[in-house]
Amino acid sequence: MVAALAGVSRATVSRVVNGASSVDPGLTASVQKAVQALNYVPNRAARTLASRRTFTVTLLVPESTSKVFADPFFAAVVEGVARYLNTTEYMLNMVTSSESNPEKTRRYLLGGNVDGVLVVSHHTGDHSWAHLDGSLPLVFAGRPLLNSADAYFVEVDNEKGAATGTARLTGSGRTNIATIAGPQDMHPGVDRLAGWRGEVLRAGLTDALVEIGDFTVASGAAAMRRLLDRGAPLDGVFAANDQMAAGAYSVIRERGLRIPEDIAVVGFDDDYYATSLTPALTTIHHPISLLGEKMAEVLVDLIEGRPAERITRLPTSLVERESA
Amino acid sequence: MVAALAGVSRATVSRVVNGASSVDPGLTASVQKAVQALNYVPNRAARTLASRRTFTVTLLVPESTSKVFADPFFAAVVEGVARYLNTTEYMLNMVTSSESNPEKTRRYLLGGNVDGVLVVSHHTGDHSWAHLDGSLPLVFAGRPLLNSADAYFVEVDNEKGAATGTARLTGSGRTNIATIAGPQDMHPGVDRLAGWRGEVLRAGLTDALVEIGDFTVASGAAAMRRLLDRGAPLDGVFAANDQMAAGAYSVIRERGLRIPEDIAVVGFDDDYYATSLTPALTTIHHPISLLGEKMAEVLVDLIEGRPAERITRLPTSLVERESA
DNA sequence: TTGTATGCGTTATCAT
DNA sequence: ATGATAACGCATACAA
Repeated sequence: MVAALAGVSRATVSRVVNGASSVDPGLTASVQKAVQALNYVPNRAARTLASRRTFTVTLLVPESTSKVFADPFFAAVVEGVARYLNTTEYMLNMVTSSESNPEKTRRYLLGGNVDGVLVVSHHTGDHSWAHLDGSLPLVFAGRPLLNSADAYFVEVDNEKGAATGTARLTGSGRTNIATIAGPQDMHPGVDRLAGWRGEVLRAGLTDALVEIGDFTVASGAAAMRRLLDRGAPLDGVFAANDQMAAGAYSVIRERGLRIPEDIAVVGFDDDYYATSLTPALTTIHHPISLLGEKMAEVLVDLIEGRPAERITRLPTSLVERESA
Repeated sequence: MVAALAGVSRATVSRVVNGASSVDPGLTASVQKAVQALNYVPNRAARTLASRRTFTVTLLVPESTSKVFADPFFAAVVEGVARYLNTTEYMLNMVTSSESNPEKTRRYLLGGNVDGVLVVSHHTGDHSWAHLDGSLPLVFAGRPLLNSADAYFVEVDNEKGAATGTARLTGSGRTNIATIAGPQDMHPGVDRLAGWRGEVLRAGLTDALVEIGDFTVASGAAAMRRLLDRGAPLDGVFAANDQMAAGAYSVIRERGLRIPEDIAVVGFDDDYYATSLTPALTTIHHPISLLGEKMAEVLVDLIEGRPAERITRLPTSLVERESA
């Protein structure tokens, strides 16, 4: 370690570089100047070998690599993760689980090649990797219905977001508000429905107008059709995601109704559909890249032994456009 | 090295694992069985430290991280790079150059943290990193106008692609074919113009109908306007990229002309514009993810001391849609 | 607080 | 062809 030349011993240099246990200010200074002078940059491999830490975190994604990058959701998550990691000394590497046998992935992760893992299964949680927990810090995007023992999750505040979206409807005087809910076997579906219910009840309205979809455009259209076929008055609908809102749009049009005059529509996610629909969809913004950023932050905290929240809930915001 | 227990010495294990110089078949076998039994996986850090190789390649991109992931072009390149690297033992890490001082990036790259670098500056070449060459294997996406000494490039076959696109026009009997060329200070611009020229000349047509744009929609519209204002007959136009073709579309419409009846249009790149235009644009497909894949392949070849082509040209293909 | 010495898991050099 | 053994560059337990 050349820096020792310009100062004293090399254990001290290590301490200074790592900002560790108290070092004499004078020595600290001369070491730093030496570091500057020699343009010293610690060798990553040596550091890893000696400390048994890799300074690498893995982003574990389910689908095949090729699909991942084309997906705007993953792209945004990766962006957030990378943004946070850039402020640290950690590197990011991605591994797609399905490719080849999962055992290979497992061995890689457990083989001491990584300090922590970020699990991103599209929208909801594929927690088949939960068993890694305990051996390796793990942070999931979204949480599974049955909270696995002790894992860490980062998710958007689904319930509050849904309540905010619904409030947009109650607030503008709508009195017969329905919801096209998501699958009730995953948290986003359950929580968004709860958010809608809380708000309509708070406003003194009925919570009977519920139809379930599966987050696809087609299911949104089918749900809207069932809603309209009930014959009950209806002047507002909160869809649990923008895709189902898009499905609802087509049916509302099909019935000769106007948006938002006859039926106001509010969605959730603020994705591609939100802006491409006509009229543009009023929706709840889902901060995806922030999701990635927070996941990385929690993971690094975990790795460095800092305390972290078990569940981090991201704030949402209402994006007012023309449909409500 | 535990595997040594199940066999003989550890130098031998290393040789077997690395498939190096001749080892006795018998020993090879027992070592391999031991590897299986102990679920042995070589330690990356130790290997790096001893061999002075990192098994890591950097994807160097210009803009800030946040913009990179939103860009479909980069996403496709990354996808290709990742796809190839997944077949090797190399890892990918990305660094964005502009962030903070370039000196930091330079030090990182030269600090022995990386085995090679992939430079991807949007479409054309920002070769400000060419000076790294010699110290580190470098592969660029696209090549600069003045071929720097001895660097490696991977690019789409611009000239042949342009010729193919133009041939679509000459082949369908068009006789007054113009081109909206790209900037003449970068290779794609120059080569695509050359490809167009070669084909119209081959077909015995004039090569006078040229207007230059800068690859933006607005410049394409302006060029088309100038072309039409010449008053000369015109029944076909080859735009050097899809965005300029989109600009041309608007002007052609504005003049009350029909596509493709009055003027057939062919673009280049096969990007988002190609499918969203009406009528859908006939264009030359630019294999972006293949670009990434080949860049990674060339780089790894370079790193491992295998011979590689200085310039790799990717094949293009005509995508026939409705505009020509 | 600071220096010394040992070890991290592999590759590489040199004998054998 | 194979086995010792010395680096690789750093962190760290221990000693001072």
